[in-house]
Amino acid sequence: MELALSLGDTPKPFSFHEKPQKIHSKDLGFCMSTGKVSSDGGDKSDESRFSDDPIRVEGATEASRKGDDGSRDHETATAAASSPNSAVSSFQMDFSMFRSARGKRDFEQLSAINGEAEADRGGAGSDDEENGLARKKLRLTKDQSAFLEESFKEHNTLNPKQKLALAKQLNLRARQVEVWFQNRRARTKLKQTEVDCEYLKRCCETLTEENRRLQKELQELRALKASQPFYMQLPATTLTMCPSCERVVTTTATSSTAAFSLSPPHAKTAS
DNA sequence: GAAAATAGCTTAGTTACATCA
DNA sequence: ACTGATGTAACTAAGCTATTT
Repeated sequence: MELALSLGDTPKPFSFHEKPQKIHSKDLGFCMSTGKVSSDGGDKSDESRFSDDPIRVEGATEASRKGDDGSRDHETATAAASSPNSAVSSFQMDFSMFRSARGKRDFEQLSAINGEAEADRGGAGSDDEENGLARKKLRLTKDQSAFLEESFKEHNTLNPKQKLALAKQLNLRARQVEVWFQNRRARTKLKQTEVDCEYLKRCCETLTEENRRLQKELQELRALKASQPFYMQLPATTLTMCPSCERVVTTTATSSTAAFSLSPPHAKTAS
C-alpha cells in the first residue's frame, strides 16, 4: 500500500488473485519452494507474481523485499525525476495528443475503474479474494495502445526509466507497461515467424518446380543420347595428355587415330 | 581473483478474460 | 441468449547477464 502511494503510481484497477484452487497450488509452491528460496523471502517467480501488487507485498515482509517491482519502480521513479536528460526524454510526447473524444471517454472510464479498485483496496487492506471477486481483465484503451505502439516503434525494449515514464503518462502501472512490451515483442516475433514460414514455403515450391524441370530435361537428354549414340560419343575435340612429355594436347575428334597437333618438335616425336 | 548469491531482465508457453460473429 | 473463436492482458518458469558478497 505504502509503495503504491509513494510511487504516485496508478492504483491497481483490478485484482490479480487467482481462483481458489490455483492459489492453493501456487502458494504451496511459494511456501515450500525449493532450495532457491532467497534470504529475502521468495524466489523470482514469486517476485514476479507479487510485483506491482501492493496488497500482496504488504502481506510479505515488505521491508525485506528489495527485489520487488514496486520498490524498484520507486527507485527508478526517483531517478527519473532527478535526471531530466535521462532516457525518459524520448517518451515525453504528450499523451493528450492521443486522446480522441472517445478515447478520452475510455480513459476517464479507465480512471474511474482504477479509482474504484483503489477504493476497494483502501479499506483496511481489503482483498478481492476476500470479496469473492474474480480477476478482472483490463482492456487498454485505443489511445493507450496507440501510444504504446508509438513507443514500441522507437524502442522495442524499455529501460526502467522509460517504463516508469510511460506508465505515468498512460496512467498505468509499470508492470502493465512491462507486460505490454513483452506481449508486443512476442506478437512481433510470431508475425515474423509466419512471414518467414510463408517465404520458405514459396522457396520450397520454387525449388520443387525447378527440380521437376531439371529431371525432365535430364530424361530428355538421356533419351536423345540413346537414339543417337555416335553423335553423342564423338565430341568435337578432346584434351589428352601426351604420355611421353606429359603435356596436355588437343586431339581431333574425327579420327580414331588421333593425331597430336603440337608444336613442331613434339609433333615430330609423336609421329 | 574465483565462486556463490542475488537482482533484474528476457523469452516461451500458458491461462483467463473480453469481445465479436 | 448462447457459444465457439480470437485477441490479448497477465502470469509462470526457466535461462541469461551483471553485480554484489
